[in-house]
Amino acid sequence: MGKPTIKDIAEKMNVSAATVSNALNGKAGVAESKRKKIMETARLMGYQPNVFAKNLVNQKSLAIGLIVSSISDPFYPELARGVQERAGEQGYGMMLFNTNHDKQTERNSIETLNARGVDGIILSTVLRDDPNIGLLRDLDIPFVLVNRHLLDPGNMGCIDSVVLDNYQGGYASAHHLLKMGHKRISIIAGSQEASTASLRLRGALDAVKAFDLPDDHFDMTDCGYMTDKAYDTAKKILNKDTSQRPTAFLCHADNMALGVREAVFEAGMRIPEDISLIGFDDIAFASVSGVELTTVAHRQYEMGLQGAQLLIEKITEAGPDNSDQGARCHNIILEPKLVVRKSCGFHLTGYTHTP
Amino acid sequence: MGKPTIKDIAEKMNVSAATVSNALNGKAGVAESKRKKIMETARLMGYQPNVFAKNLVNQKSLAIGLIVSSISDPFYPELARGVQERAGEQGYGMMLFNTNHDKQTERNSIETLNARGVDGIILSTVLRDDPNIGLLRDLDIPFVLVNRHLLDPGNMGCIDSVVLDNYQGGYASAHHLLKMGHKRISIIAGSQEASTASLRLRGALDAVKAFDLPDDHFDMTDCGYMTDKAYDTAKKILNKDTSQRPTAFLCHADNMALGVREAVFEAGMRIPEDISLIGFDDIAFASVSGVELTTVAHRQYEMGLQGAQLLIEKITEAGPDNSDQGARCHNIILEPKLVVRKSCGFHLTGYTHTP
DNA sequence: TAAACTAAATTAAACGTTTAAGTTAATTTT
DNA sequence: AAAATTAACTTAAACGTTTAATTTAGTTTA
Repeated sequence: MGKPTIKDIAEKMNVSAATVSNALNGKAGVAESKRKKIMETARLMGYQPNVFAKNLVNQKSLAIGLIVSSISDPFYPELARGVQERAGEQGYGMMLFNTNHDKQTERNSIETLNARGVDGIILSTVLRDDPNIGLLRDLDIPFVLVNRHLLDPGNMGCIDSVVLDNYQGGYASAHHLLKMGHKRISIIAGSQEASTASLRLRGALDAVKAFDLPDDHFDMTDCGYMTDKAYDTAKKILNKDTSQRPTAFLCHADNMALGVREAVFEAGMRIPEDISLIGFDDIAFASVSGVELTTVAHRQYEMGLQGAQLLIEKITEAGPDNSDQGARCHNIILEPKLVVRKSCGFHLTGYTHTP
Repeated sequence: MGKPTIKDIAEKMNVSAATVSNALNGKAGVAESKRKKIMETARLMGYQPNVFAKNLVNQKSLAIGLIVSSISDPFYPELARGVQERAGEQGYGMMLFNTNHDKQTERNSIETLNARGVDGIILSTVLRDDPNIGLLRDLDIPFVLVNRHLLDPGNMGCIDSVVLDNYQGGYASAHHLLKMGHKRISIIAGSQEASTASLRLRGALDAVKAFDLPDDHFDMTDCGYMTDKAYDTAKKILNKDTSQRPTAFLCHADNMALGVREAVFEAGMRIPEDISLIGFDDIAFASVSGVELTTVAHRQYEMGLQGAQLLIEKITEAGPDNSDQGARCHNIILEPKLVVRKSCGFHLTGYTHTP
């Protein structure tokens, strides 16, 4: 004999299934005394509502999907924690998918999540002009973008998002280096296909412009957010002769900064005495002794919370048929914060330049 | 007009819904020519099977749950990646829950996952004698333990698990220190309520025994896998006068080792010249220059893969009513590997002692 | 006191599948 | 050529809820 159903309770209590359902869900139309008795027998029988049946009639799963490019990247677990927590508070489960930075995997993840009937999707999209956003649109499923978004929403209309002000972050970090008097800067860039790195670069370039450095005094390499690529690139750059060598590396992610750091040490140089280093993200390890990475902090956890919040509001607003979507549209922009530690050399030199 | 259903296809094709279902699922009893036509119109109409209905009749969700104590802990994302990947390969989704090391939250997570109708649960349990395992049993839901398991399954019968050989890991790391000639060792232990730390300690103590150190030459503090607690503890220990001070810290997790590391530096000492340091887990940051933590490596990703594999096998074996569970029982034990880097000082001293 | 209203319950359809059992007609067997 | 078999398809029930529509009986209103 399987798990007790609403029918079993109904039978035992000599009432109809509908009454049991109404009683259990606190709906009107059942006498208070009877409701109590029904709830009590339900408890005694160990009744657990069958979620599959509920889902079928409501056409809702009370689950959302989170798609990130790499959960192994120290950036995302905090985000995932935020999403899960807020989702859990509101009675939603979180299904996690990993794209490994792959566009096709991202597409599959979206399709799988949709086929699984999640009520909405939180996506940290791979590309800054992601055709998968179009897919989400066509599927008519509520979604919000976190961390990364579209550079140019264009004909997409308004797309909900929670992102960092990457431009400001990029600007602030570059400005910090320039103000310290650096004249030659190498930018170890994240994937320029991502809005994040793209905007960080713009910010940095605008800062450079304000200090009117000659064009050949800075360069940038797209290292795709990969530690290894950053390491290799730095290695190559450091092989240049002294006159052409940068005095600072500006990285679009802490993990890339760590790659650069290894390359610098292997070249027999010191940080920050010989080379200044700045990262981005402020992952946990940026602060450990000897690393002490100057970086741009943002609250990934917060981003997760807000992303989940936004999505769930969107789900609730949109009717059962998702008809009412996009009535309102939110773009939440979180403020970055430059965290000055030792790797940039500020404690040695201070600001030498006033533009 | 909503999404097309099997009925819509049936109507359009002038066949019954059953035939459409059979055609779409490759079941026998439908002419090959008709099947092709049905599939084609299904495609044209943009038919997507309704997962809620499927779940209801199959009483399966094709989803599993993963419960970890803290996804922010760099240990778990790799594990989660493994689980998600293997689950995905086999058509399962993964729902992630975070317990924040809390027993009650763990219980809630189990209950929520069960209420959500997941087909099975992978749990990295909080306690070494976790009453929540009893709950899983009572709920009659397939599950496997990863990373942490029960020290004494006792009347639980056989419980599937994928764990590291923590005893060996603990033994090897302590043995390494002892063989280098260390006479005073402080063990910065993980939560002794967890099987992992508990066994790591046993291993270490047995190694100590083999070297017959006096009892007051080593001590251990349960720091509950918390970085802060490890930092505080080390700080306190380093305040002792030189004759009583340990010459090495043996930590049950890399993140705790990093806490200890800060304390050592703040006490004005060097690693490894003044103090040797060993961690556990080999998280990504253990290898960066200047940290170079000697530690015990294991493959968390592999653990995730195997855990998912085991669980899915269990799910598939157990009938639709989970009746056939526990027919076979697997306990997979992964081998640890001591990774010798600089923090233990081996490169300076080598082995000085032969017991 | 008949009419109107209300509260408490029931009935039955619906959600979109799967599947066991049944039907029909064509084909094979003896 | 009657009986048995088979292939192709249909019917209808089932999965466990929710909910709109309906019934019943008791209470209020005029």
